[in-house]
Amino acid sequence: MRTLIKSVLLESEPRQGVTVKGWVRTRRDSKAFSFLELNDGSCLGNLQAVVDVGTPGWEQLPHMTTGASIVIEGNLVPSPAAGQKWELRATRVELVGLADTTYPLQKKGHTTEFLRTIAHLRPRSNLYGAVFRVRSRLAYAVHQFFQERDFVYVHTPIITASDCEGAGEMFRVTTLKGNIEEKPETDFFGKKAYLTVSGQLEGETFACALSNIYTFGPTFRAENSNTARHAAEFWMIEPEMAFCDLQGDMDLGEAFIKAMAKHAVEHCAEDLGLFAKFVDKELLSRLQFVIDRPFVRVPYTEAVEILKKSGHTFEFPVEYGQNLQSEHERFLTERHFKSPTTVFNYPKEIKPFYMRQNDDGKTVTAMDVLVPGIGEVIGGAQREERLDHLLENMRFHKLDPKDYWWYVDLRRYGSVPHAGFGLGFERLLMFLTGIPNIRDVIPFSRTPGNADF
RNA sequence: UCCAGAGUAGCUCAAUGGUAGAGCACGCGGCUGUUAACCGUGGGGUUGUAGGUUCGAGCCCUACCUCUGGAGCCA
Repeated sequence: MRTLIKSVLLESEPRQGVTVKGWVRTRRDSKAFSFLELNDGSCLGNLQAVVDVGTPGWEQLPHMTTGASIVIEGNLVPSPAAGQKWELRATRVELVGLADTTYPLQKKGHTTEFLRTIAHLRPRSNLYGAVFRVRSRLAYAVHQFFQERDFVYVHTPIITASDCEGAGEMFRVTTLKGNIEEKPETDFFGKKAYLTVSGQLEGETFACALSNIYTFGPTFRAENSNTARHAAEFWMIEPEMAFCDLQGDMDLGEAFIKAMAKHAVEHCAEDLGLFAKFVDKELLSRLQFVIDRPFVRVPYTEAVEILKKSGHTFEFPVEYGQNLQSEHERFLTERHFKSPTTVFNYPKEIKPFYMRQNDDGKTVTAMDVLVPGIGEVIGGAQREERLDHLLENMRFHKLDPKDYWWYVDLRRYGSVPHAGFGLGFERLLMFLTGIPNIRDVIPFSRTPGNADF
């Protein structure tokens, strides 16, 4: 029976009759025996096997090159040499699949740019193996976090006919041929349909029934964004809470990010160690800081004052009523507060129609969580639950309430204060791993002009 | 989409406008309880694409393509 290398390496006693299966990372030959290092993706570490001349299957050894898949049976013994605790004394080796000399992965370092061009093989590298193990583990942690707090997981639709959700350009979904603008009523859904840019509006309907809900699924933006932080397809987490205000929303966002950092530190230590060594030297101390210290919270108006009084010259001037530029966000998180920072109560002009208006008449209950190095990782708000205010906001933003009749209905029937946020899973992963490019934390990235694999 | 920078061997990079090179990888030989092994040796190129300038272009000019960094949009 096959044993994963992860559990082999964790053994506390020598063991007879161990079978491992995986891919050769490197082989070093001696006259009387060979060292084979095997990796099966179950963990970062390799298992070193020692294959004596004459071991059954030994004649295939020349073909067991980097990248080849093999099976090794043997006895687990303490390694006499430095570098590893255990090694496997092979009693039988078997070649399963060849990897000829064109195998592109080498034993030495590759750039992430090159590895992106071989996205089908890059999970076999140390870096990407670690990234995708962490991704999997944190996806689990997301569900654990919400389920433990009695949030209900809701599958909001991928295809939507909500015309302008205000979150960006949308991908059109159609079965029409020729001019797809001409007769949308003859299209598959009888109207124009798109890939979702957010499950929030649908999520609100479920929060106004099941109290606390969350979504966790793919989201699509057709923006022509070409940055290290944007992808056309990404995974978003959107909690929504009934009977909750902005304060509770900010509390949840902060607790969530802290919980994810804690989970990563506690369950992905080996992989994080790789990132700390090769990607981001500050990673572990930053994660500890995030776990230990409360986030800074500052109203938008105050943030603007801080930036204006900073004496720092910005490329774009700081002005009340304008969105904070990347350089402004970076100044706040990286130089002024040196901490994750939640900015809240933004001017209503620069925020969407569904955000709740404050009593000052000028601001809405929006909140963005900004983190050093990445910028916005959470965008959220307390929603406008008052029917008259919502309709007024829609007029202000030049939207037709008829297009949102079911959303408006929520304010007609048992309306409640409620709040939620959207969090980009990949941006969270970037923050927790130190990986600086979003294309390197998603298995097969979709960006403008690129949908290979 | 805008502003910079880059594109030379499988990979990472050199090369005053004058015969395209190194390290690693790969092949072969040797050595060794090895650890990104080591020593010797060999093969490997339409210099991103298309034009142009020049006696001569990897190098200069133009256009396009791709990638990287920054910006905008956002998560």
